[in-house]
Amino acid sequence: MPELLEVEIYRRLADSVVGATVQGVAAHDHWYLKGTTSARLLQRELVGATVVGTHRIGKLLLLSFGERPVLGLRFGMTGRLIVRGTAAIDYLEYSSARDEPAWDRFVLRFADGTDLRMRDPRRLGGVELNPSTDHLGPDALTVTPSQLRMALLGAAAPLKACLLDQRRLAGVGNLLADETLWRAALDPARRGGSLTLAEHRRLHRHLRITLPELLDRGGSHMGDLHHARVRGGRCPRDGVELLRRTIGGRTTYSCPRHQH
DNA sequence: CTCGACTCCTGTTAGC
DNA sequence: TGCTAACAGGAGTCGA
Repeated sequence: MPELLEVEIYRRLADSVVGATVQGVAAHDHWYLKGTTSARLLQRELVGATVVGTHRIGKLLLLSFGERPVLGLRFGMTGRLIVRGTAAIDYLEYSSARDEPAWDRFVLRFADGTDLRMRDPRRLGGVELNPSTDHLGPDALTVTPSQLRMALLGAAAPLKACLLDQRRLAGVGNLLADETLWRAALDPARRGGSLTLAEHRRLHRHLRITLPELLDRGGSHMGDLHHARVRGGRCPRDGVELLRRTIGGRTTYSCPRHQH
């Protein structure tokens, strides 16, 4: 489940191809090309182009090529980034432990002999030229208190569903949502718009602490709650059995004792 | 407009 | 042992 932390790790790896010039594009999986993007278009726009920078908005990784179109990479839940045969992340929660070259859905080959590939067993990711970013909310790693307040203002949806909604806040996925709400002692089922000012502050503080901390530890699955996110798991803080529910369409674990 | 339900994808795993 | 069905979740669509 690449969430924004994994994608940020991918972005740092992708930074190592800045300055490289594209010699070839392998995009044989038509399903993986989104919007109006086609293999032919990718060839025409990217071959001969030089990578000048990398960016990340939420879970979307962007490669810029100067005057050429921007290349957007989405990793879905099982997509990994591999540069020069080296994966940014060896282990990916919910993905496969195996490494099958057949799962390479998209490859950029560079003139210097290096390459960048997206390896995605379940094909939930995708590649798109000039992807729209209009619908993305503020990035969760840098969100301000007022931006977070606006993201939840008047929301009737459950708090967790709001955090997962990329239009409200970009980058948070299922594991980060559970971890942050657990740390902030907030019930994921609460209406998003029901938070008090003090609770807004608490949520913001825990977001801004938790994300960099887990980035340091190596990913979304390194949270304090994570090992307890199994059926019958107990709250690492209180020792009581965690609630397992579906909220926002996702499996949700929370502590019935300290999350309100 | 908002929200929830549904759908897509396929490797892994629990259970018979 | 071998099979089936449930499960995982990011993201888009659709209908109430």
